[in-house]
Amino acid sequence: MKKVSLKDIATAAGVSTALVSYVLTNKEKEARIGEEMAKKIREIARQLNYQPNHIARSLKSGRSFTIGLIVADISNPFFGNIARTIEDEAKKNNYTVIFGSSDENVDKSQDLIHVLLNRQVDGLIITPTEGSEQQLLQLQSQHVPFVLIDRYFPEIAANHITVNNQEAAFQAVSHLVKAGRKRIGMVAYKTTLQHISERIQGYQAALQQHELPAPASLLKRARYSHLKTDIETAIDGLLKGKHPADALFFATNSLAIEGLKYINTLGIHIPNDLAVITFDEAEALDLFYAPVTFVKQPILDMGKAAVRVLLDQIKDNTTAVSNICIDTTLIVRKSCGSQ
Amino acid sequence: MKKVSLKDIATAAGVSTALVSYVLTNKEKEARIGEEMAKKIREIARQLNYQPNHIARSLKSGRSFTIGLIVADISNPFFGNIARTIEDEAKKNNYTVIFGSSDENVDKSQDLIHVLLNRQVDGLIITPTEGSEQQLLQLQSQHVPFVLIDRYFPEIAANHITVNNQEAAFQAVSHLVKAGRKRIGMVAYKTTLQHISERIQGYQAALQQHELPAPASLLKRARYSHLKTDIETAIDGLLKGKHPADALFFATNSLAIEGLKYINTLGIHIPNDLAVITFDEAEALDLFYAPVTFVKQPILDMGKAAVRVLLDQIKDNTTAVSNICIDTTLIVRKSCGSQ
DNA sequence: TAACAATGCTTTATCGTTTAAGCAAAAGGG
DNA sequence: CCCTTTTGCTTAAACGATAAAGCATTGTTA
Repeated sequence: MKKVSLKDIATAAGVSTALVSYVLTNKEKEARIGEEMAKKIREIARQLNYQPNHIARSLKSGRSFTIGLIVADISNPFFGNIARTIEDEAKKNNYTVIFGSSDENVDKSQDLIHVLLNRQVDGLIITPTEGSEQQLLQLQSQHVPFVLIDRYFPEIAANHITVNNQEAAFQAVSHLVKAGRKRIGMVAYKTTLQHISERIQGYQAALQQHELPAPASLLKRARYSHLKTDIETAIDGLLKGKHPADALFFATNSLAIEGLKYINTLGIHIPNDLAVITFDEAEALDLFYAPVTFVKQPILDMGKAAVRVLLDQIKDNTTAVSNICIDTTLIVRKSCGSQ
Repeated sequence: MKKVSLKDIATAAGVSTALVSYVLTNKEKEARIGEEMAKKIREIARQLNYQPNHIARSLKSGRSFTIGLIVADISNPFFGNIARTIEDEAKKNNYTVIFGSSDENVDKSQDLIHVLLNRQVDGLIITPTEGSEQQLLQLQSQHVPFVLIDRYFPEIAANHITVNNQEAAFQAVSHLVKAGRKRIGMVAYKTTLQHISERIQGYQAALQQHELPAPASLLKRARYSHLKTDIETAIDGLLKGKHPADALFFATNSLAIEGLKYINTLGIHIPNDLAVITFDEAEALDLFYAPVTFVKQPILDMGKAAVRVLLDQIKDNTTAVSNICIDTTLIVRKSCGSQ
């Protein structure tokens, strides 16, 4: 059973395809179509269950009404949630989403950009990987609309949606201080990506502000590609020395989860022996025996903002850059002890 | 900067677009292109950084090299993982994936099918919602290739990829029995979907086989749409009566996580007071103080199989149906106590 | 050397839709 | 009653790529 095209309707109605097109795209007024004929065509289209061919439309219009989404890993709930909000928001605007996971890998990222552009996406929403600056500059020179989310590069003037990382980290660490902790360690990713740097800066600023020790040994970094082993080394370094940390600040949920898994095996009790706080939520952190205090990112708002900024840019074909920063919320639970 | 088309290359080389097309799709032999000319065209294409227009190709060929993926909710890691394996596998075959979340809602599912078909996807991979049988029959009558994953409808002869739900449930419950548990409860979704029914059947068969009590009161069902409240009611019913259950079998990870959150608040200790076992893995279940024994689904294999079956059907345009059932693995951890 | 094949390219139609331009016929105006 | 406007439709080109068919040359063979 072949798909029904404008031609089929035109034949059935004994008119030209142009007429049918005008009617079905509601251009009756501009194209001066007779009322009766419009009705007749609509009725035939309904009967034949006509569905417009999106591909043909895209070819003609040069727009695909498709957004390309590049995240680090769609199976990670943080990105899954971002993807979900973007999907919903795109749908409201009659856009669909093609996605790909870069695995924090520059080459995969480049490849994905290629694939998505060849699919003629109208724009991209990207959580950029470390070292992907060139790819973004390339996109700019090709005038491809795109929006960065979660991370960005200060030296690249591109749309981005972020959160107040530094301030949030500052507040999180301050919360630990108020809870009476003295030696506060941090576990971050080994990356130059901006969001992580900002969180580290917030951590350091808080320590300084409260006149707490801030030796380099209290700040540990793990590689994305060797998460488990690096985390274990980091935690050993933080908790097994002469002056073990009495609180830990994790830069992301994946770090916290992996870290807590290991801490569990050490027989260390949260929050008695160690206070814990992290960026991002996760079910695992809810179910933990001492539900973990965390910095809640406004994922819904971020996704909405990303789609809105992108579609605006696609529509207006402007080069004006939107940098949107949304506030986070500190959700206090048991993992930091009293307070 | 406009995109480079075949025409641009043709103009630059002083030849027809047809010639360029033949060369760039490697049809030199069949089309008897001169070696030098082929070289020249390729060189020009490289210099101009030509990227084929996928949309135009799709229009001509009638194939979009795009798969539509409909899951219940992409932000749920189970589906996120499925999406990830499908994405990877599709990519290997030069396919891309458009996705949508149905939220276990029939209308959303119908809407998504519409949207994806209008986008001319070559086929669909679907985790069908309850009551979506008509939609699937409709797809069949339109000869749209599709593959069901995770769930299926016995009365509909369609490709599906599943696991040995009944047997896995049987073994899981038997494991509880071997661990000395006598009153084994189950928490499932309130749905007629096949995968849940099979897990319940496996549970019941195991109780019967081991001559354990199997009153209806030991089997509780929660609505997807009212998960939290229904779970709390269910668990109250199972644990607060005269004969409280000494073990619980959860039909999915979301049920287990929500259930354990509530159990945590009751001061019940796992596994001393209560043994727990569940279908599906989750980080939350790893990090739990008594890591939860679970039935591990072969998500990677399922995703691969789904893509393979779908692409085969798209290629061969056959109506032969593939029903693939893959075995699960029981991963034993602390939540069931001593063996 | 005539007949035919092989070679190297162009022409043209097509996919389904959109839209500017064109063209009758009917309606309106002076 | 002639000229202009309006109305209601059709024609045709275009988006970018593909591929069958066509058409000159050149090369081969009896």
